[in-house]
This record gives sequence, C-alpha cells and structure tokens, in this order.
Amino acid sequence: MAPRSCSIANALGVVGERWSLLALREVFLGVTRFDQIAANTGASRDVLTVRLKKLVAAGVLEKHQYSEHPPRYEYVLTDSGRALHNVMLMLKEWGDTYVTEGPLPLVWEHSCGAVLEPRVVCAACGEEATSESLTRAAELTH
Amino acid sequence: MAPRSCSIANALGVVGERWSLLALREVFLGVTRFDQIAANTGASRDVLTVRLKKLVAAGVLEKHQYSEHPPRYEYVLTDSGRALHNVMLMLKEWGDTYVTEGPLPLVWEHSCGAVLEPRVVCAACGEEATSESLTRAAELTH
DNA sequence: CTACTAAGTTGGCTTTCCCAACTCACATTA
DNA sequence: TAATGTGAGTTGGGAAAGCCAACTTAGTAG
Repeated sequence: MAPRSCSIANALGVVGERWSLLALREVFLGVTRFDQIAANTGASRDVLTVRLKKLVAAGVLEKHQYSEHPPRYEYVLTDSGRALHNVMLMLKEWGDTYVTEGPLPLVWEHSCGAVLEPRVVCAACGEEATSESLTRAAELTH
Repeated sequence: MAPRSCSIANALGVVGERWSLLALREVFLGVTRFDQIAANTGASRDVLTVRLKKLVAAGVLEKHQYSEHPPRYEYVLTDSGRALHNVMLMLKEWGDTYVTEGPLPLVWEHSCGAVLEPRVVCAACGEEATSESLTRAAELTH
C-alpha cells in the first residue's frame, strides 16, 4: 500500500528536515548570513549548506550576492518563503503553550497594540476553524 | 555562542522529527492503530515505534488499550495534540499552495459551507497577522 | 492444527549527522 | 609585506539514526 498522498507530507518534504525551519526562522528575524544562521540555530555548517541549497532549489529562499569584492551572500525569502510565516506562528504558539517552560523567549505585538495571540479562522465567514468545524469535502483515491 | 532559545525550536524538539507529524496527521484523520499508521505514512515500523513512544512521553498522544483479549491499542490525541491542528492546517495550506501539483489530495469544508481557506488573525482585533504587522515586544537575553 | 491479525522487536546494512579542521578570497592591521 | 581576521563554505572520519525484511508474541477464527 502506498502512503497517503497529502500536502502536509509534501510540505514536510521541503521544510521538514532538521534545521530547515530554524534556518528560516533566522531569515524571518532578519539574520540572513551563513555564519550567523549556523550560530543561532546550532546546525553544523555542512548540514546547513545542504539545507540552504535545498531551500533555494525549492524556491523558498533566494541567495543574493550583496558584495562582489569580497564575494558575500545573503539569503532572502521568496513569496513561498514568506508564506511560511503562518506555519512558524502556529508552531511558536504551540511551543509557547505546551512545551516552553518559564518566560517566553520571544513575544510578538500586533499592529493593533495587543500581544499577538494567533487564531486560525475561515476566510469566508471569519469563524474559528477547529477540527470539529471541518468536514472532508473531497479526497482523491488512487 | 549558544543557539537561540525559541519556542519554535522547542516545538520541533517534540514533533520535528521525520514521521512524527505524519503520524499525528493520521490520528487527526481517525486512523489510530499502529499498522495503519505505518502503512499510511510509509514510516518503518521500528522508527514509528520510537516516534509514538516519544509523542506519548511528551503528552501529545495517549495510548489506550481498546481490547484486553487480545491486547490491542489505539493512539488518541491529548489537548496538546489537538492543539497541533492549527499547525497542520497551516502546513497543509502552504503545501497546497506552493508544493502540491495537480488536484489537491484533501479539501476541508468549514461548517459555514465554504471550502476552508485558513487565515491567521490576531485574537484581539481580528485583523490578519502578517509578518509586517508584527513587532518584537520582548526578547530574553541570557 | 493451521492460518491470520495486531503490535511491536531484532539484526544487518546504508545513509545521514556531527565536529573540528581546513580552504579560499579578500580586507585590515602592524 | 607579513600576519591576522572574516565570510562562506568543504572535507574527513567516527557516531548515530534510518531502512528493510524477517521474527516474535498473544490471541482469534476456521
């Protein structure tokens, strides 16, 4: 039996390996250079090289040369990369609530002035999208 | 330099290894038994054993015996596990948009009748929480 | 008594990971 | 001009994790 075909699996195929999401976290936080990404994530340099190459190949990051002499590069988000912001927010929210102990290492404030408490809602009606409020509309068999 | 302390890293420490989120996906879809989780994810049985044990130890899943003779078990979500639904939704949404090609393997319908298009909003004001609308409110140094 | 199912275990091999040291191209300081 | 520093990786060798198929254990069904 073949494993279930699924966008979660497809997504994890791109950003699911160790260090990938942490490298992206750094770029979201404005840290765009190899050495600093390595230091802030704790990834070993060789693995980080492989991960960044894969993220670039997948169109999540772009490698920009910001200096020709000496040659220096930075990694910037593409549209696809920026769209991962939601995933990061929810992962952070879950970690804040169920994993991290003691004071939270990072708190976001929304432009409305409140400390951000993210919620997932249905774009159509604005109501919260809980697992109970969802039904399967279609599923491919193969 | 120590790596950045962060709830995303903490979250990934619990559910970030390969197969963990796919096993959880199965439980969300109602598939709660070892053999079927193995088949539907594609995880090898030995690794799946380790992952499920870790998820149980972390309080994300609970192992329930649903038959004593013969002894049979199922895995069910805890509150912490159910809270991962948002993470899954966003990961699926990103995969749908940027990775999966062709027709989507799975579509959710919200109770309002619309096909679900999930959005992340600020609980306080209801406005969308984009990366541009957020500022860092506090960060621990250590 | 044999076959079958669920839920793992086990052994052997392959792949990936980790770490420290090294390279390379240039800039800066002495 | 020699030595030092910096950014962005590469390389090599050992340790850990992963993959697969076969085996086990406990019980049911024919």
